[in-house]
Amino acid sequence: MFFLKELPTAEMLDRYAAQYQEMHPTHVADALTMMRQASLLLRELEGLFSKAGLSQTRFLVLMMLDREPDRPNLRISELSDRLDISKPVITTTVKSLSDDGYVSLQPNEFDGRAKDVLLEPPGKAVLKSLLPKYFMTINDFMSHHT
Amino acid sequence: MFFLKELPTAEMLDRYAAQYQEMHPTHVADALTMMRQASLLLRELEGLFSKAGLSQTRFLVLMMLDREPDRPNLRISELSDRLDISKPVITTTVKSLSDDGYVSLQPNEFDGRAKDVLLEPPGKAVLKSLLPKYFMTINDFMSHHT
DNA sequence: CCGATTTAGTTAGGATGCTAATCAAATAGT
DNA sequence: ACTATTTGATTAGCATCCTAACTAAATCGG
Repeated sequence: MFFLKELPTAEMLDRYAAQYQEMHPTHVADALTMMRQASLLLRELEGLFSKAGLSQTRFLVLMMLDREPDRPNLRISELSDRLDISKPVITTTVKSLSDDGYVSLQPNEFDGRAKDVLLEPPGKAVLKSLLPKYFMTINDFMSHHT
Repeated sequence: MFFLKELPTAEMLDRYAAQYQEMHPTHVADALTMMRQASLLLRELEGLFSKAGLSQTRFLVLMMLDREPDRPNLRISELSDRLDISKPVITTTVKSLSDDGYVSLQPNEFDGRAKDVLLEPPGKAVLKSLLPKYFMTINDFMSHHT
C-alpha cells in the first residue's frame, strides 16, 4: 500500500514541474493525497473485516455474490474479472469461504470446467451484519476527510 | 488492494441510505471510486518500479532519504514512521537496498541500538532516473482521470 | 471428426506485508 | 546505583497477493 505520512515536499514537486512543463504540481499532489487517503480508509476497513473473521477479499467475494439478485451464482473467473483479483487468489479465497460454510461450489451445468459459487445463508448473514458498519465507516471517513 | 471493477450498485447504496439517514450515498460512492482509482494508479507505478528493479517500498525508502537535504540520513524507525510501514519490513527493505549498494548502514553515534541509513550515489542515480517517469505517470493518470 | 488452440481452474514458487516475540541498549524511578 | 520499563532493531511465523506452469474441458479449422 501507500501509507506515506510525509508526502514529497511542495518544493520537490515544483522543482520537477519546472523541468517538465506538462507536469502540474497540483495534479501530482492530489494524486499522492488520494493514495494516502485510500490507504487509510482501506486500513480501517481491514480492521472491520478482521473482527468479523473476514479479509478484504473474502468480504468482496461475498458482496459480489450478493449484489446481483438475478445472478444467484458466479463462476471463479467471473469473480476474478469483476473484483480484478487473480484467479489463483479467488480459488483459495472461495475454498476458505466454502470451508466456513459461507458459500458452496457446484459444477456448472453447461461447462464441465467451470464451477459455480453460491452464497449460502451463513454467508449472507455475516454479510448482512457487516454491511451497515462497512458503509458507515466509509461514510464517516468521507465526512471527516473532505 | 481494492481493484473492484464493479462497485456496489447505486440501488444497493440507496437501500442502505434509506436505513441510515446519516449515510450519504454519494460519499460512499466517491470513496469507492477513490479506492479504485488509487489502486489503478498504484498498479501502474508498481510496473514502473519493477522495470527499474525496485518495488514500491524500495522506491519510497530511497525517496524519503533524498527528500530532506538537511537530513543526510534517517534511522530505521524514522523511515518506518514516515512511510507508515512496519519496522520489520523496513529492516528487510533496507537490507536489500544495502546489498545492491543503494544505501549504506552505520551505527548511530549517540544511540547504540539505532542504525543510520544513508543514500549512496548508486541509489541517488537510480532515483534520479526514475523520478521523472514517476511524476509524469502520476501526472498523466490524473490528467486522464479527472 | 481430429489435431491445435483457447479457456477454466489449480498448483507451485516467490515477493511482500503484518503481528508477536526476542535481544540489546537506553532511560526512568526509587 | 539498580531494577523496571521503554525503545530500536531483528527474527519467526503467518497471511495474502502475484506470475508461470500445468491439467482438463471446450471450441475452432480443416
